[in-house]
Amino acid sequence: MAHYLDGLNPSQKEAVLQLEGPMIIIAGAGSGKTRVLTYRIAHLMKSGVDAFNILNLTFTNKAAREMKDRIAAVVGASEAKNLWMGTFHSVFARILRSESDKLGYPSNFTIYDSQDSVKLIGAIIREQGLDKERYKAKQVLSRISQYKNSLITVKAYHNNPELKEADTMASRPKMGDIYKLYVDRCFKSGAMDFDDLLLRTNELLSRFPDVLAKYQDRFRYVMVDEYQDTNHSQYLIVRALADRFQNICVVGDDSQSIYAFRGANINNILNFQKHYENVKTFKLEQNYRSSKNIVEAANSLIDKNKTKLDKEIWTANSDGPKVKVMRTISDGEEGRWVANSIFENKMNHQLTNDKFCILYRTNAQSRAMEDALRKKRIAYKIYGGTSFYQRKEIKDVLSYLRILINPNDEEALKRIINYPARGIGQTTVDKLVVAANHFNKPLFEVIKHIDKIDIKINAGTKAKLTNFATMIQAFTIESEKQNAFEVADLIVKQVRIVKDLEADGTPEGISKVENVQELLNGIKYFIDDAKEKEQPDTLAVFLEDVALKSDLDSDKEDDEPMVSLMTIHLAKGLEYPYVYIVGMEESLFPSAMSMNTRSELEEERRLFYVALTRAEQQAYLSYAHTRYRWGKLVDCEPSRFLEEIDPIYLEYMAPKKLAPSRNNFVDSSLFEDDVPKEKIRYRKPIQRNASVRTQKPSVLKKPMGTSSKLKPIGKAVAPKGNLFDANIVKGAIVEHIRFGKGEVIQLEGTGGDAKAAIKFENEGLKKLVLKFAKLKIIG
DNA sequence: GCACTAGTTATTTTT
DNA sequence: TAACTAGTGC
Repeated sequence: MAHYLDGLNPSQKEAVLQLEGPMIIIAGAGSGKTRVLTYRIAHLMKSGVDAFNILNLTFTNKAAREMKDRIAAVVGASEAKNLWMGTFHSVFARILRSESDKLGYPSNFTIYDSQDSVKLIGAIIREQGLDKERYKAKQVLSRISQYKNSLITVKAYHNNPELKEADTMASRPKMGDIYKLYVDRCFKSGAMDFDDLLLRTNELLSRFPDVLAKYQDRFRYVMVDEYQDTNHSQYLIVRALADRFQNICVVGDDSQSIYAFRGANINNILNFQKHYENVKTFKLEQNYRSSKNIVEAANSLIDKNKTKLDKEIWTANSDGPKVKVMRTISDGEEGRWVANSIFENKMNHQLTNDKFCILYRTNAQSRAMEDALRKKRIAYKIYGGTSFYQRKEIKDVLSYLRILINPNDEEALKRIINYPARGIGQTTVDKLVVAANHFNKPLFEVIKHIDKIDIKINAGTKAKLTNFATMIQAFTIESEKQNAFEVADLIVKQVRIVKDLEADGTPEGISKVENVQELLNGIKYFIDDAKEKEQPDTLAVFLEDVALKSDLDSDKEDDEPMVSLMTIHLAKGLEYPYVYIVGMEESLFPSAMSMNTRSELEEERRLFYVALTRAEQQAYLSYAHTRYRWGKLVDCEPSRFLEEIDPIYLEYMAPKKLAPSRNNFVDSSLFEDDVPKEKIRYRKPIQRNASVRTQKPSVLKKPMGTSSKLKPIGKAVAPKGNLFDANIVKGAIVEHIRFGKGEVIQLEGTGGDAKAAIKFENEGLKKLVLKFAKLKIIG
């Protein structure tokens, strides 16, 4: 039998051999963390621990799957099969389904994605007659998410006057009411949102000691990967489960904590030693992934952060080339440069596409890269973005399927009740919702019994509603007889979804049809795959998979090697020989939204650290002088992060600064390649692993004519009466189109980034970016 | 009361 | 740029 311990270095080996008690493995980037985790689990099993007693929580389902395969190679597939592995969300969704009756939920509960949640909150705000400018559904959701992740239930919220006060101060006094209504509506719909999966697990474990005991006994060994990105809710679940046996092993790297915006608490990892007794600490500090220049460049960067655990990442690898920095005129040119560079590297070093990865801060940046790669005929795939399953046409079809599994799923119902159009409009739906709230019944119940309810809906519309309900019930009966694929296929045909999409004849319509087809293929694939693995192949399971699938999770293999494009967030845990980090510009990276506090900026820096440490052989950084953002051309400054890397590890491929000419924009490349030859280009959707993003036709961009060449491009043109830069001073009285009159309290930043804190008479204190705020000076 | 169009507005990262 | 909204016509 293999000596799986042989290939480990001393600190890795120590960590693998430590089987009992609380322990933390601080694992630097590229330090062989996954190896340690897999071998530790294998070692547990070889030492007589039953696979059924091991729970391993990972960050993506893909990571779980891969780890399982690797463990199977050591201990055998049949044993490895019994391990509990997956993301927090998927593992606890599974547990919640089997215990749902205790919480008053049906076992077929729906999982609402963020879009469902936002829509529901928007509806509640509208129903309550609240100002939707003040109560922005997205912001309200993120606030509710914060509550849930901090275990502040509706009850806890109302018992705590401080919370209410804080929301009132933020001029949202009705937060608590919305929170309550939202939770009630989800419950009535038999739906849990992402945060509920964790919150309800906590509720389950704390309210039912016998259930807790059962899972404590079951999961005698608990492991958590990427621990730096856990939130409070997750921390509590782990603590509860591990409380009895104290066999808790967490792995992570505080320098790679990048999910604070979604509630992750870096203190979970920083304070682990305080949270448990007799913690054994292991540090994996040798980087096996990257060449020395990359490791050192990354070290010099992360040194700028104050908050971090003490560790020293080093490598025995060769120096390798320096990190290369490229400056370009525009985002379009940046894309072309990246594509050319990939092409050259491929040729010079005989490499395949899959050795390359392009990383960016925001999904919107992918477009320029895509255009350039396509022109160079380099195959690529995009992870993330608007994922396949969030596309409108896909969500519509999925909503039909969701209704079959859980007829109370209100958000799914609202989506399809008038899609394709069948004459049931918003007014009718509003009335139905009012009735549903009044009788405290799910929406579908109201529709089913529409004839028996005294409601002001005319007979014609009532008939349409009855027809709709009958149709859904007919599908439900079919879904009991046929498999998921057959039912989906039936619905798509009978409801004429494809017909409807084809009808408009536009390229978008055609690609939507293709996407629906792709969804059907996906369901087919799911069934075949499940059969092969002897797993359940029901529609319910498919829908759960889809709801919890991350963008990296994919079952399919690529037909040909492709360049990977993704946000840095998605790249965590991955590695590539050649990595291009694009858009290294102020207010893009670091993001303008994250430059206000030290901790936010530190998180951005960690994000850059993550990006850099993905590279094995060569890292490229690039920035552009101008870039299309929000459909407008704006000027950009190089990112401060470029200056934070010790320059001895960098090599500038072009002079740092442009020649100080006023006519920098007269650069021929701007005018040649950027302008499409045809008026409308329709690009075929590209088949990808995780998501199929259809390409929209792009309309001819107006070449920059003489008039725009004269104006400074990208600088906001000041409307009449708005001399934003010089005349707005501290103390000035200004008027905002929406917020009304206010006084300038403070000014910060210069040029396009200048911001002002303004105290408005009616709206309170707001911070506005001057170039967008359109302020009128009135005093 | 519904459907469609044109205009408006908001844009970080995601399980 | 794209998703949403308000307004208009049926």
